[in-house]
Amino acid sequence: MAVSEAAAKSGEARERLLQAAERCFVASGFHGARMAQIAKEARMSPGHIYHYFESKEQIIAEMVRAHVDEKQAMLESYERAGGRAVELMVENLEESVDSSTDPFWSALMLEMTAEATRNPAIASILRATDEEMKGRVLACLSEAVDADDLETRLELLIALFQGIGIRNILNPGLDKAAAVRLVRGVVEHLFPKSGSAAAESPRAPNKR
Amino acid sequence: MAVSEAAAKSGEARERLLQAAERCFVASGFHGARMAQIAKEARMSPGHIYHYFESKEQIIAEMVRAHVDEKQAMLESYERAGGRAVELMVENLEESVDSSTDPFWSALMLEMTAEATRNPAIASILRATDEEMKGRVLACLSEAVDADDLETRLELLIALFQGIGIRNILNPGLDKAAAVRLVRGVVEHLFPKSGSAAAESPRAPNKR
DNA sequence: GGAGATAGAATAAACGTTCGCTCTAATCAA
DNA sequence: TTGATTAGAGCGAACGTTTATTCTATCTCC
Repeated sequence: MAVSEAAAKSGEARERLLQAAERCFVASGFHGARMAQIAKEARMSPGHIYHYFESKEQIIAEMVRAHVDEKQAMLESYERAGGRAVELMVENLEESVDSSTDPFWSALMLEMTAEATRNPAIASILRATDEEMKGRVLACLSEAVDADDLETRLELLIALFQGIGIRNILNPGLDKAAAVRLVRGVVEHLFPKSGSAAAESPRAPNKR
Repeated sequence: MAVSEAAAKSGEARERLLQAAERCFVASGFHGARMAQIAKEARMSPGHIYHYFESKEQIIAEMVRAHVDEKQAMLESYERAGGRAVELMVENLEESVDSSTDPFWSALMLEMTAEATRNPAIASILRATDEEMKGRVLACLSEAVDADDLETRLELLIALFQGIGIRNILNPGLDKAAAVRLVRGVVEHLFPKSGSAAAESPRAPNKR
């Protein structure tokens, strides 16, 4: 019990540090957050941070990785749903919108994406996960949906959710209930059930 | 001609500085960009920046304001379109997607929004413009579209465009032609023509 | 020669990181 | 059961660098 107790304590401190850093990053941005601030938030000395992490950069990278891993876990329920993937999506829509509009999460996502535009290390973490997740979702959807451009359809869905998160920052008064109702319509428009008509070719029946 | 020439020269230098700052902000972020870097990019000494701006903060604010003003100008064509607003939107879709996916613009938008989550001055600039633009677009749409929750529909459209910009950062291989085609369908789904059926109540005809 | 444009050194604060130290607790020798 | 040894948690002052900003001097037209 002796050794494991120390290890547990050490692990607990490291975790506390990561969560403190996360709060600071959301409050001040990756570059605005100061090591001293993070140390204070984690209730440890600035110097001691370097027992757990080599640099601020490494804290950022590890935090990003932890979050994308967490999102991946969510995927498994869709894979189990097989051909019922779209139905599952529609059923869970309210939850999805809620998690998209969580201010903490959307601020963090924003910060991570902004960092990815200039920090190749962060970009590659984000891109790799993104690609893997998209591939797995695509595999589910291709069983359930009968439409061309399936990958682009999925892109638009992700775009919509990420966009809703951003909109909620600029306009916190967003009517979420109405949004859920309308997104449902959009999802059913983008992912028509297999065997259904009315959506194979989305070139609209208007002139030109 | 003497005074105006000097003023023009001064104005030119200020403009050059703003554009240099913009490039630096995109490359390094608001907090990552250094005054020395901006000065070098604008081909002037670091100290001279303070002839034109009181602080870095003020440069950021002014740049944000310039960009939102520019976007507002685009609005007028929609107001002139009156009841044909949706048609105009559909016709200009390719252009809209192109401008959303411009890496420079989307990175800047990302940076501005991230900054807005923690800097109240930036947040209020962004929010004020956002609200005004939304109001004006809504006025056009209410003539042309027959649907409830019109404001939320517009929110979703904006969300979709902003989201596409972000997606393009994480996945530059996005098929834009397909995206345009699909977005067209979504727009027509969200904004059914006045007098058209099939969209008054978006509660989908599925069980539960 | 005078006023604004411009440069570039100077400044002072703030930053991430390092370093030397203490303290606690576990392990081991006797 | 002790006393010595070791390992790592933890502290906080100090370091060297970098930063935004200020200051002073020079230059350029009128």
